[in-house]
Order: sequence, then C-alpha cells, then structure tokens
Amino acid sequence: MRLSDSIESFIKTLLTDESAEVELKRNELAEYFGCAPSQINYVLATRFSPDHGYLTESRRGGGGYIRIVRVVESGSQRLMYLVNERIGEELSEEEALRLISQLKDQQLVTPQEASLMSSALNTRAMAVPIPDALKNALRARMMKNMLMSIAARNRG
Amino acid sequence: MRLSDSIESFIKTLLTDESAEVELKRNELAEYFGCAPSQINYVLATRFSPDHGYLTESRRGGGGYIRIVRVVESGSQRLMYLVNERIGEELSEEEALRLISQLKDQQLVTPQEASLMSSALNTRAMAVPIPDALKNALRARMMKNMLMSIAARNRG
DNA sequence: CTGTATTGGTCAAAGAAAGTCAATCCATTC
DNA sequence: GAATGGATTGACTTTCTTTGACCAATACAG
Repeated sequence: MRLSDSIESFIKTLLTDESAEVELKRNELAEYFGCAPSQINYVLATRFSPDHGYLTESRRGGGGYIRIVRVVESGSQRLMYLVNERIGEELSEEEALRLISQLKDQQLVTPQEASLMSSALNTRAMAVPIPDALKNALRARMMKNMLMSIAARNRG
Repeated sequence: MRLSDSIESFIKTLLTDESAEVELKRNELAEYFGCAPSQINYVLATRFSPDHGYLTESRRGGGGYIRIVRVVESGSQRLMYLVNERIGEELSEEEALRLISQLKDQQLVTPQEASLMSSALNTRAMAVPIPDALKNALRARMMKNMLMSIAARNRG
C-alpha cells in the first residue's frame, strides 16, 4: 500500500456521514505517518482537489490548520453533474449566462446567487486584454468552483 | 486557540449591541492574558482596523486608555465605498480573501455569498497562463461587480 | 518649569505553522 | 532493461503570531 493511499483513506475515515468536514494539522499528520509534511500537500493536490469533489482551506503561522470539506454526495447531483460532465475546459459568456439562468429557473441556485455569478462572469467584469479562449477557460474554472461552493452550501 | 483570537473575542464581548464603544487599559489587558502589551496592538491592527469596521483612539501617560469604536455605516454605503475608493485597479488574491472574510464578519454579505465570491477569485479558479497583474486586474473588476450586485440586492 | 513615573506605540527578531518546487525514487509498462 | 509517470523528500519561502527592547506622550509632584 502506498503512503499516499494510506493518508488518503485515513482522511476519508475522518470524513464520516455526519461530518463532511475535517480540520487537521499538517505537521501532526506528517509526524503520524512519518513522512515529509509536503507529502500531505501532495495528497491534497492529487486526491482532494475540487475535481475530486473537495474544497480545502488553510492558514499558516501559529495555530495554523488545514480544513477539508467534502462536496461530492453532499450537494445537488445536478450541480455536480454540471461540474464534472457538462462544463468542459471553456465556457463562453453566453453559455454561462444561459446556464445560470436555467439553474435559477430550476431553483437550484437562488436569484441572489445567480446575479452574483453573472456579475462575476460578464463581459464588463472580464474586460482585460487577454484572448477570448483564455477568458472562456477562466469562466469554465470559475463557474465550476462557484457551483461546487453552492453544492457545499446545500448541506455538508 | 490562538491568543490573538482569545483577545479578539474578549473585546467583542465588551462591544455589545448597546455599547458600540469600549475603553480599556492596554497593560491591564495584557496582564490579564499574560502576554506582552504589544500583543494588544497586534490584535487591534489585525482585527479592529478600519477595514474591519472599527476605529481606535488612545492616550498615553497616567490615566491612559485605548478606546475602540464600532463604526456604524449602512451596508450599501460600505459596499459602495469599497467599490469606489478602497478597491483600485488591481486586487491580489490575499487582499480579496481578506476583504471577503471581513465583509462576512461584518455581516454585510452572507456566509454563502462569501464562499461563492472566494471560490470565484481564488488561485485555482484563475489557474490560466496570464500574468499576475492581469489576474489582479480581473479580480478587482469581478470583485467590484459582485459587490455592486450585492449592494443592489440590499436596497431591494 | 522641570523631572519623573506612568502609560501606550513601534519595530524588528524569533517562533510557528503551512506552501512551493525541483530533485530523486520507484513501480509499471513496453 | 530503459522509459515513463506517479510518489517521496528536503531545502527554501511565505504568512501569521508572539515577544522584547526601545521610543513617545502625558500627568503630576516639586
């Protein structure tokens, strides 16, 4: 069994049905597994990324921590479907706005969330000199991130 | 729990709904928490700055004091101040996240809105090959757009 | 007025975490 | 058995906290 796999499954045992959220100390965990602290980052990057359905946040300095939130299976199936299947590497403004509008109609996001997302993705917000392809790549990434955040809100 | 956090919440219990103002002695407070007096200044600087919605004044010498005042400002006022004055042409990820966290503390945005905004502006969402300066310009624009959207909602 | 005791302020250094990245290791594939 | 790609490590960086030494202002006694 690989070290990374052990760490992965250890963390997953902490993410039970009850709590979709764990907080841990990087150094303690590394100590526990007798490995380099950066190994923890590797595991987070390769097994607990947003693509895998997890969100992480952390803080440095005294009293620092790493928090992991499970989003997969906690939020709306539909939102996660969009994140994982429907939205690809690029998303145009029109597509984005249409999608947001649909989600609002289907009451998967609130009107406030819808307008917040639109205001982040619209042309005026993104009026900087970069190629359209990059803007669309950005929109895709931001959209996925935002939808995951909403899915997490839908109880986790 | 961090010392700074303890001091912060202690001060916040003194700032109740009735009194938006509290006066304290730096040395006494430091004595009470068993720390260096300058620790108090650190807490004031990092948790009770104007950005956090507080003003502080103080006096040295015999009978000296530190007074902390919670600023009352309407939500929309504050948001529009941020849009028009505080946020410039560029906004780093760190600044953005700090700002959002402060807005949440001040209950000017809901926790959901805060995490939605964070997820749109964070490094992962913006992982496309463009210069940092452009990313920061994008963040500034998106942030302003989103805050205006929320301000509009508040006026409802 | 002057000196001194009594405050609070500033800043730099040390400490306590977590993050990054490139080099190396190792296992699987061809 | 070489090549490839994921796994592991360690040196260096960044961020946040805590402390202490020294500085500045104010009140008060003489």
